[in-house]
Amino acid sequence: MKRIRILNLLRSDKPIDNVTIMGWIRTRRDSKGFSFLEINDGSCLKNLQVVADSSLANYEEITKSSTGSAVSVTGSLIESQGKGQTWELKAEGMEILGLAPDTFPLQKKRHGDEFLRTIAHLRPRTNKYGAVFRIRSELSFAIHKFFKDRGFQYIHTPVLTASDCEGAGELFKVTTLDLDNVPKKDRKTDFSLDFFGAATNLTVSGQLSAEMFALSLGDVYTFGPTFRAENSNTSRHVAEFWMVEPEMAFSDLNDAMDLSEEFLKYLTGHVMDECGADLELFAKHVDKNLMATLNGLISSGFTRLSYKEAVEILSKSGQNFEFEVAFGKDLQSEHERYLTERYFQHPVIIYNYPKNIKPFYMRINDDNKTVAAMDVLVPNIGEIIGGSQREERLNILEARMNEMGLSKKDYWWYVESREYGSVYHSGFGLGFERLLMFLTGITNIRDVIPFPRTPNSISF
RNA sequence: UCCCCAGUAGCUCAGUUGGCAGAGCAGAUGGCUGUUAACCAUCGGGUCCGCGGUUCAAGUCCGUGCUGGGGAGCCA
Repeated sequence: MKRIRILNLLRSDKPIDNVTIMGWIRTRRDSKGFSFLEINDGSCLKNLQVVADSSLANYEEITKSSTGSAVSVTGSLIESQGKGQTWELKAEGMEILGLAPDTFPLQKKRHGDEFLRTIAHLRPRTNKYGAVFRIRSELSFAIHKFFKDRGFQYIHTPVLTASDCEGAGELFKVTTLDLDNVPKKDRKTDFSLDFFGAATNLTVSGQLSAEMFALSLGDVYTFGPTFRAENSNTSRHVAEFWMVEPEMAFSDLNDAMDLSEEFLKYLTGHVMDECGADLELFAKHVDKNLMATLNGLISSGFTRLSYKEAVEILSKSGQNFEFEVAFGKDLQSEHERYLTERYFQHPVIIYNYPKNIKPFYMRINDDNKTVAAMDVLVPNIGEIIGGSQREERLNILEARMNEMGLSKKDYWWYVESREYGSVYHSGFGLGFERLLMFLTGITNIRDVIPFPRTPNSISF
């Protein structure tokens, strides 16, 4: 018999005869002649209460079934006689599909996040992680919907790459060479004998590729995994994470800022509309201010201020910062958090950063000191979006690459796009996991990605 | 990579001034006529992270290693 999802049964407005559910036992409570089982099938946060009575042929077996066991139950959906739930399933037949022995590590009480990370293969069976990954799925869908509704094309930029994209971070090397016997030429590894005939890495950003498609399809975006081999040991970094990168032709820095604000508001609103029950769990158990923070993002205009203005506010703040605030120095976490969490208490966009702290592809402003860059900062997370208007003027781009010691040969195709029908364009990158952290109030990035990759940790 | 904190039962954690290893939950067994993280009773369960040291005596103090976490840097 075809199973019905618990989500659909709980939404029913009338009793239904002869339905089958399949799921996992969260808890069992026995009474004389009855056993109450809470069944979860992952379709929603809520469990369905199954009432099994001693008239069932395998009642003895049922009272032995434990938390974590997989079951199939057929019966009637009826109004619950007990308090606490509207519907319950009166079992007419129940099959144990897969027993979970008493070594099953999840219990019906709360576990610590650190312990759950050691059983990442089982943690989605908990309420909290089930909710995280349902929201993650819904958020992915919302990203595609946002861009689809606005006529953007979805581009699959490559994961394997020979360019290092401006040195955005340490790279993971990809090779088929025998690591125990690496071929050498002039005492260096001879990559001409490697699979691609050149040194190859995992991508750190799809931006440069996406620009090529913006300069042909108009408005595009990428959404895929990116990799950084940084030895970062923080609650905000993983080695494999997902990034959303829209790129728009005929678009300047202001257009990029407009889109980033609209984008964040749309995604937040979408998750609030579609994931209410799951969000409630986080508002109750993870971050008591969550709903206020999310409503704040939707209702407030993002304050836009130039880097220069930001530096002035910080200098006059009277705060005792660990790191010095001065024009030409990058803003530190503590500075960003002061601005968004204390001074403005809502998201802010900082733009026109000094060129010396930004990569080569950002467009030089007329002052020749700053570039048309922007960062979106949100409370609790800090930088969630980084973007810029790209340098579309061939001679200036080449001069900048020279200045920064980058070889034109390595980026020949990128530079060539400025030679033929070059237009002004802009885009940004959004850290998908960081947005999930913002939306759920979860403070460790390892807890919003199914199987996190961090230094010394790739067990799953 | 740097700074700080932690590691005790399957899980969450207590363990005072160095002096017999503890609780709740989970598990097993039994009880209970509709339970809501059900409840009641009984029972089982320990390399106190590893190694070394101080001491009559170390879970506790010291050194060191490993693992985890928090913060910083780098960044998304």
